[in-house]
Amino acid sequence: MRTRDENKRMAICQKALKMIVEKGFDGLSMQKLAKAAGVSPATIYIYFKDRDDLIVQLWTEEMEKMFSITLKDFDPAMPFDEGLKVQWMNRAKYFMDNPVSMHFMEQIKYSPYHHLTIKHLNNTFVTTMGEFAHNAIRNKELVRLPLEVYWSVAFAPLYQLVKFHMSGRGLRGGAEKFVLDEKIMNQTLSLVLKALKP
Amino acid sequence: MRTRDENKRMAICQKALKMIVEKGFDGLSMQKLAKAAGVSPATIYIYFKDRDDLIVQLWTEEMEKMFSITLKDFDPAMPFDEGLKVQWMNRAKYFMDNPVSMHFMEQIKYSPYHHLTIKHLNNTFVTTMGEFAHNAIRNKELVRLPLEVYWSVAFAPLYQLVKFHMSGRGLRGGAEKFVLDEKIMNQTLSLVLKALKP
DNA sequence: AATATAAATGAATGTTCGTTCTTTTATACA
DNA sequence: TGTATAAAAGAACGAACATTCATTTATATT
Repeated sequence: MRTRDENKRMAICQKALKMIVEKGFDGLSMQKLAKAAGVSPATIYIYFKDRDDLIVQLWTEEMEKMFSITLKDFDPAMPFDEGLKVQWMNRAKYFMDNPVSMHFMEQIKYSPYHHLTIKHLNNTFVTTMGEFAHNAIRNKELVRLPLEVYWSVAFAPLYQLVKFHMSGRGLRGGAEKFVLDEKIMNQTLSLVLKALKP
Repeated sequence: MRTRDENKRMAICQKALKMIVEKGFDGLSMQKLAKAAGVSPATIYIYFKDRDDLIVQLWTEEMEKMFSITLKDFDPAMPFDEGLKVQWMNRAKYFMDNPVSMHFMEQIKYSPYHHLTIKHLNNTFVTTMGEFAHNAIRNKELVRLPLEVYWSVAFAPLYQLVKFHMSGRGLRGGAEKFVLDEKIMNQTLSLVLKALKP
């Protein structure tokens, strides 16, 4: 018997991501995707049950990549300053290296597919992050806060900076471009730490 | 001659918003929209040039409502603490009162329609916000920062809190619901102020 | 080398899409 | 009250959609 060609699957996934990010979910047509990936439409249905399954699988894979890179060199028992810095650097690196992936995940977040994803969500990540915050509170390195408040103050600014960087155009009027470099990251991180320390 | 029926236009807009938020841009079918709004498909094309024009007009109107509510009782010459609090309260109120509108605007932000919108963007709002920040820096009420860093620290946490509130499910595991009340708003705002004050 | 099996295909399915056409209906103004 | 005019309607258009079907092709195993 013939075996599956993992290159075909990869081509399909890669082109699908590209199409969704460039043209929205509207723009993901199975026939156009087939053409872009160099396969027959029917071939897509060998690897994916249907259009929705393709999207969910895409999301799952991108999410897992993101998680594993984010947790690199991280340990929830780390001192708070150090752990938060590792998190910031890992996340920033992931998003800067994978702009298409980030765009896709943001797109999913406000689409009807969001409902499909929350069931499949990997719990380890959220648990690890919670553990980290609780440790920090216990060690008096972090003010006592609802987890959502902590998360909002600790990470939302980073995500916003990355989005400014990606969009090219920050808040300046003209041609001036906002570039998220290490200096600005450290500057912002120190503000966030100032807010969160007891 | 017959005059335009503003109620028809309103019905079309309202149902279109609802469809987009519930089913995504995919889900906005002109024929289904016509049925939902109780008009003929052809009638939509009296008020809107085409599907894209409808979406852009929707966005423009929602954006203008949002701007005007956000700037209520606000003056860029205000003391920093006070001005930031007014901004937080206005924005939070707008988003809590108009969840569909917020969802729609977030959806646009990561869609191909984003390109259509940036040209039509009202500059007054961004200018006013910039003026506010510069005043605060001049009066030594705010650390000297790139505008994007300020924006990320000052507002991104609020947006994230609102999103937790809307999604119903914060970071807790089970049935426990995160509710963004005034106490939590004030608590978070004071953290942000701590970060931003010189 | 023969065979069994699943991958891979291109054409075809019926459906739904955005938009327009022709006709009818309502109303501002003469 | 009659007339001009634009709103409103419903049916109709070809195009594009997701998916499947019948057939061919490649390959792991015998």
